[in-house]
Amino acid sequence: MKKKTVQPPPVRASRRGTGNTTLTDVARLAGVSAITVSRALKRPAVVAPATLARIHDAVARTGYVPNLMAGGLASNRSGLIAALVPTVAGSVFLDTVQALTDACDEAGCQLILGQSGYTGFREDALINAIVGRRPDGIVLTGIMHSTEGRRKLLASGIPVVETWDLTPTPIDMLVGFSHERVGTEVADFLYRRGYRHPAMVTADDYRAGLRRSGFEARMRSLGVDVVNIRMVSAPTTLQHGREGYAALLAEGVPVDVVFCSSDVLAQGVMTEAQARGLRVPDDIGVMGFGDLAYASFLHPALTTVHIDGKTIGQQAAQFIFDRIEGRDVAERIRDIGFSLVVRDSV
Amino acid sequence: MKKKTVQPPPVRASRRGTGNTTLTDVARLAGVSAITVSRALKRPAVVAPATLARIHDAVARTGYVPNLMAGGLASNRSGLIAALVPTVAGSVFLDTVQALTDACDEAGCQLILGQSGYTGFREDALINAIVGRRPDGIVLTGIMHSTEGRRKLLASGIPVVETWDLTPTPIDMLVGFSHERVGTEVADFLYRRGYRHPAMVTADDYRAGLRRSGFEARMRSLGVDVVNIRMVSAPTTLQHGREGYAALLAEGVPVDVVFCSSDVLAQGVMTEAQARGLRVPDDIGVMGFGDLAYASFLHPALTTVHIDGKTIGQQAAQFIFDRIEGRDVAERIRDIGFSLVVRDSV
DNA sequence: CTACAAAATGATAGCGCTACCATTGTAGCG
DNA sequence: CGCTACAATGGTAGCGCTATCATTTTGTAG
Repeated sequence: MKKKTVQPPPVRASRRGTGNTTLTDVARLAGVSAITVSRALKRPAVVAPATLARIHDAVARTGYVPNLMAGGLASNRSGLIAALVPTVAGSVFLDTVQALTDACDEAGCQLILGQSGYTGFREDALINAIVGRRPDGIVLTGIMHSTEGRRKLLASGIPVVETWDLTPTPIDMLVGFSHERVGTEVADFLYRRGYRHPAMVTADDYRAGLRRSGFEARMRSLGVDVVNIRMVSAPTTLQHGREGYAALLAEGVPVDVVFCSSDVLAQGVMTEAQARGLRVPDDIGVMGFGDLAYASFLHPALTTVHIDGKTIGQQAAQFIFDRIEGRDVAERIRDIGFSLVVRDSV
Repeated sequence: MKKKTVQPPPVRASRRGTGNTTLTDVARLAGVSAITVSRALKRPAVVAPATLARIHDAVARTGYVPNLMAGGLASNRSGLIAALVPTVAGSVFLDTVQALTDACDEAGCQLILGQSGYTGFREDALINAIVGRRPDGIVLTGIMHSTEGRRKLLASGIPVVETWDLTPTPIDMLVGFSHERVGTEVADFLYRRGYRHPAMVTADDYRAGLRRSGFEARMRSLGVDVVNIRMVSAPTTLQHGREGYAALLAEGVPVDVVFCSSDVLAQGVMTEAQARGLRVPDDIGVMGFGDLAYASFLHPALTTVHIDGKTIGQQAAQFIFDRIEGRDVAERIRDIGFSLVVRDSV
């Protein structure tokens, strides 16, 4: 006797349904109309308890799973939130992504994630692909977008939240902080700590560039005319950090502190220092940016800049949900600031 | 005069379209039928060049972006591949996810990513949410699924690829390797290296458990009766590694090597050793699992187990594309094995 | 010039669900 | 008893695209 297993339905051969169970099948079994089944699953409060019970039973017996493409088409609500981040690999954006994921879980929608990398080209391709899905909201990282991408976003009518940067003229809504100000305050801090020969190991992306500009300008205003810069390509890695610091050392000019554009780079700088028998912070101070989860567990514990990525994600989600549900978004721009976290590495 | 900007269309107020440009609008402008526009965008080879040009012009002028919900409903092809991984945060699964993303880019579809965590509960919730999207394929991590989840996957008729483990009885297709065998071969290797007092800092998830079983069993067969085990909760962190090694040291029993269930844990063990003035590998050997991108750049460079996550992702994608396109999948189970990478930490 | 085949294009029903309006039943009030 | 308001349920057109079959147009051989 044949083993009793659930057989997958056949691939559709003609325009006559896909073989999957539909609302209509469930309705027939429960003895109600299809729209009542839809209400039972989406807005159970408007369905009589006895009817609800019969419908849930029919759903269980048939194994029915709603087709969200059909529902999305009919309601013009896809139940998707799209987020573009440069990368998820060991990055500062993880808390933001996690907060967006949690907010979607709570709201009963789903996050679709795209990695835009650090060139504008891939962001445009992703914007095109994503707009096709008609997400209920789009979360972007940064404020630098192509003219074409910006136009397509505006034309789509989809709520957009830019994050992780600041501008008075966002596409729609924005939650972030000033990268120049980060650089400025780190310069102040390191100067006050007595460092007079600063260097940077920094990525070549736009936002890292803003932090570098802020850092260099403030250092100049404090009388430190030269900041040695080692540029590495984004996304940053521990290897980049090691190589960056090795290159600084090879130059032979005095360096008493290295400000890195990410914690990962800072970790690499510290590893290279350790490999060369140099002590942090005795021989060289190291500062990072991002306050990744492991920053406080490095040895020495890393001094860095903390960004509340979680709040960025939560606020971005709130902006979108408010817009979707027709509520006024009073403040469309929110500056969440940042804080310096002083540990042992400077 | 009002600034010339693209105005977002109004939120739909009645069942009369959403205000967005549709195929029909483009068709009217190009002087062809809607189905010809659809062909121009999806299968341009069957449209005359002059007609193609008119259609592309109309698309550009209207800013039309196809509605993939409608297309997916009509064709029963969503253009989505769903992947469930326990976590993306600094994990061994990144190469697999990246390979899936690249394969989707090349094939013109999109990856929808879910983080299932390390409890079965969340995987079931994700399976339910994902099946609603009718993805063209589903990639799972591991082989341990609930009865309910397994049944829902089978009933959906969607191609499923299990990854990162091995079983002769997969749901559908599988690409992975044996975690017990990893443990066994690491035990052999460390024993040959002369280590007689092994310990483990290992996560409490299922696959890490398989590696531990294999490791302990082989050590016993080699006459090493005791393997000190420190369990930490998944997902693993540098902090867990530091704490795990600190706990081993606090026990006061002799340990000459620590096998960690992940590179992150190994990094934590090395950091704790460094903080206590212990030299790796002189005073304590450390081995990891996963061969993360930074493993070779740690100091000392980490000895670990390499898993070809990229090939897992590529093969999983190939399985799905073959199935979608109606090609026979001859070998539905592929064991990609693993390799030991001997560096400086043991 | 004609016939035939291939290429190009068109018509339409339907994919599965839902917004919107309609209907029915019942409780409560005057 | 009659009327009204509200809860529960139903009918249906339509969301935007495409599979499938049909028709038209074009190119070429005889």
